Amino acid sequence: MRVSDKHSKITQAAVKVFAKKGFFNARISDIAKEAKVADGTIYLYFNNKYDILISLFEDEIGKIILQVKLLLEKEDDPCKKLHIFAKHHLLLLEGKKDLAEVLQMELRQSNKFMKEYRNTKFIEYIDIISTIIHQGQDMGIFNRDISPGIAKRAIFGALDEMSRLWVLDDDPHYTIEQTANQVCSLFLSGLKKPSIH
Amino acid sequence: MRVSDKHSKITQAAVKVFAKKGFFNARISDIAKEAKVADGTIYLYFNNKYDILISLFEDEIGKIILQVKLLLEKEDDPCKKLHIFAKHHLLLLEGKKDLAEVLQMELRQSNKFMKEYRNTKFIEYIDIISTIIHQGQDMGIFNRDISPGIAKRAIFGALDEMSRLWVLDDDPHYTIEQTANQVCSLFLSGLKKPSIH
DNA sequence: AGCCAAAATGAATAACTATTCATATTAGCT
DNA sequence: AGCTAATATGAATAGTTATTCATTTTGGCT
Repeated sequence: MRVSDKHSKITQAAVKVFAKKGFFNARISDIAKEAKVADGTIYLYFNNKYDILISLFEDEIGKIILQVKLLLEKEDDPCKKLHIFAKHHLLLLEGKKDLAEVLQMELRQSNKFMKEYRNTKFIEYIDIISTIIHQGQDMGIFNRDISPGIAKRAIFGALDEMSRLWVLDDDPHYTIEQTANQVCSLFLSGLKKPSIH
Repeated sequence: MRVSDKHSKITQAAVKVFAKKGFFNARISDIAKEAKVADGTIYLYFNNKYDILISLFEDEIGKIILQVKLLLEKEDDPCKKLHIFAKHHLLLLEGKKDLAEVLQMELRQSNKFMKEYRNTKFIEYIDIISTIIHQGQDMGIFNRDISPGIAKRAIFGALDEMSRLWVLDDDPHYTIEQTANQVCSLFLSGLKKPSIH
């Protein structure tokens, strides 16, 4: 059995267990059982419990960044780019609900108990948004009054909150497609009706 | 000493300790020490550790809801109402950084470990936003294509994420005033420049 | 088959801490 | 001052669980 097989078996198990119980309530033995390895085996691949969470995050968000950047390459229109980003972010939930839940709920508060860990991958992820906004401004399509640094956070926050709806709600009222459309048109055109000249 | 004095002394201490260490890493003895009471005393006022968190939340968000509803009463214009809501939400951080951090980081994941607890106060809070949007739509100012149910989440998410910037960042790049303005104009007018007819 | 290093095991260790409860203190009352 | 109920204390309990490590198993090699 390749080394990476066991590493990823444990990671996958951890995603499941963390999603179900939360990081603090998850026991190493739960993860071990789910991965079908001995408790001690986990410590051959990870330094400690936190390390599982961090390592899991770096791996998975890394994959997501690659995916979404590839999709964005093919498109020029910043509006459409924003659409692609939003839909891709929300679609995570469809195939990988557990992963989405862990990335969202558990990692969010990781800064609290792992002060030294600077989450550079996350920054790389949301910087995709500000890059799109800069582009739109340079092309004269987007309003220059909007700060990309603030807007990236606002847009990410909005998408993230929409995800939470699915993660926590058992009976979602909207489809992912609908939500992506709504959020994008909210951010692109705003609430206000265009004023009539 | 009035009963409520000790109750609120413990609550205030819990806010501090939860903000600093996070719910799971906070020890009852930490809270007791901060509140200058014995460990056992806490159990005269709260059923258990979770109960401290829930009770704290219900009390504090209740106060916030009252405050912001009072402010909104005096205003008719939905755009200005949104401004008021946004600024009020972000201003929480100035005076009560610890509280903001606990409400945001700790309570967020409470659903995970307290399945039975339905967070009705939180729903009441974000429904303030959808009420404003409905009003704007009825008045013909806001676009009817936007679903208030989605927009309320998106707007709350955006504000919440902006809060997180302050909570986690030691050196904020923008003032609260600037941020509230940016977020509101983003949501009201959108990224796109008005098209020229 | 026999050898050996790498990988895996899981019982034991070594804290850690929420909660309890027997005891002590306080405060209101006569 | 003396009494009593309410309030407060904090040491002891009881249970939890991350991590270690002596031992076993595996798999590649000759």
